[in-house]
Amino acid sequence: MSTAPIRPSDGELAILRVLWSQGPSTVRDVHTELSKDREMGYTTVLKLMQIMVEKGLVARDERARSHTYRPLQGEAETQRCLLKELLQKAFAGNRRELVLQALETEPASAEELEDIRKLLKDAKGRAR
Amino acid sequence: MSTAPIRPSDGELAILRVLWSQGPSTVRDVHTELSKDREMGYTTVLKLMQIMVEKGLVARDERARSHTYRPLQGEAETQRCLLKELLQKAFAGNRRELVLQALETEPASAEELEDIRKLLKDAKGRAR
DNA sequence: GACAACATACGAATCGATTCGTAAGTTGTC
DNA sequence: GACAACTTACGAATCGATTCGTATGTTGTC
Repeated sequence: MSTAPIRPSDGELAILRVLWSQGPSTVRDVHTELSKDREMGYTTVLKLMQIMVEKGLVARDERARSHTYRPLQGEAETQRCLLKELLQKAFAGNRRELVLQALETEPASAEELEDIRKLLKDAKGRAR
Repeated sequence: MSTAPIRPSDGELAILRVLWSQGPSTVRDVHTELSKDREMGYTTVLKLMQIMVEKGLVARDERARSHTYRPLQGEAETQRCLLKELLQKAFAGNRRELVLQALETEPASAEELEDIRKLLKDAKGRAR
């Protein structure tokens, strides 16, 4: 919480997603998981994860021969960071427009909208 | 409308933003506008816009000595494209979560939320 | 016509992200 | 111990995006 969230690249984000959902994992774990989606060399994932350590995106536990990695940034925190970036770059800071387009990416189901409406109600309660 | 929207890079997006808001512009127009935010060489902008022509992101009118460029993709269309990409890459397709985080990037004002609530109401009307 | 100002064209350097091959060390099994 | 399987380390190629220098052509003014 002391430092601003680091913006992960696309490849790094894919790895973080695995760590967030599976918990601390080895390179092999992550590689196995990512390989379901896309052909990828083992050392490619290894290298990327090593770089992520340098960047401070993940921490490495080297006690076992197979090092285990854990994310240092939370999922929500990272999502907000990326969203904020997109908000500035593509929406000129207009959040209202962003939400509108988010709802229109595809015709949302009624349930989904109802869900979101509830969220909004809560958010409103918190707003100044 | 015939082809899927092309995902512009960050630099290209900055240029598109100018074209969307200012209408068809010359390289000088765009360069002048972008220079307000960030120091940037004239030929850098020129090169980028030439590449954008090749990619089909913009069209060039060469009748005048100073060519004028116009965007070939709409703003909303491009925003949806980028949002959809982020939705997949960072939110695993969970649009509800995306909207939630969008509202939490900063404490939204009550007016802003009320605004969005209205949008949502409309969206709900259109949903199947 | 000479010159300054300005336009496009284009090759090339740079940069970050990504990818992978290869080397070298460790572990478990026979 | 020999070997197969596995691990990390690391240099290097590649790729797309970005940046800019330089060449070359056009325009307007004196």
